[in-house]
Amino acid sequence: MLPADYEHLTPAQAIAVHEQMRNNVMIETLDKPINIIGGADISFNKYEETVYAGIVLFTYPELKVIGQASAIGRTSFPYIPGLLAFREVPALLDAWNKLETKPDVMVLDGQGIAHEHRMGLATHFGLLTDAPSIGSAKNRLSGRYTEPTNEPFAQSLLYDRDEVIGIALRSKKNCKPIFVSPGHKVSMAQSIDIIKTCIRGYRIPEPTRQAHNFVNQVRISHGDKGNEQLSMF
DNA sequence: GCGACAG
DNA sequence: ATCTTGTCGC
Repeated sequence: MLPADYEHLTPAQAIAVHEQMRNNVMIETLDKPINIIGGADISFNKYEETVYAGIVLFTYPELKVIGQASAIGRTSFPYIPGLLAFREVPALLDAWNKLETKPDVMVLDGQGIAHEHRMGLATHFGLLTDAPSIGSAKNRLSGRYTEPTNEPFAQSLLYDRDEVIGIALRSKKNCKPIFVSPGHKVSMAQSIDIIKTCIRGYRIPEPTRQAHNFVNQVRISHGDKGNEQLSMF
């Protein structure tokens, strides 16, 4: 199954693809030094099928920007909770292939294994690129957790039944927690440590925060007017 | 059957 | 996700 054909899949077929892919997910310690970390995100406006994907590269742990790549794609696959990857991964792969240097680990704007079928966007992307990946989502998709105390870096485990699939992390005081989970080829503990290292005063970790700003800029530069109202005449 | 539901 | 203006809290 090629990502280029994702838009032709029915939701049932997409789920079947996920069930097949989950057998290859590896949640294990990445025993290679991390010198470069990447952040990825997608931008689009709900009235069009155009998707703007972008990846920003940083030195780690200094987090100085050292590169970036973007890609403009189109998708007809709708947003369906649990099947986000089928909408965003194709364009993200295009951006990934334009990167001159590949990062040691990637941070994606979505879930890793904190997913009903352990196949969140970050896990899916990691499998297709064979790159270590981590999911950092702004909202919970699945799993149960207790609210972390209101202190910086307070955290609580995210459970699916009795299995720990991620954590709710208070990245900043007085802000809603973010949901961190390993994507592929990194452990739970490493994922948490890396994301904490990437928190620099904002609720969102630098990789995805800056990738978000980048893709929005790409979208605007491309001429997207967003939610501009149509004139009556 | 009724809610929940990444972006 | 995107859009949008003000408003509440630290």
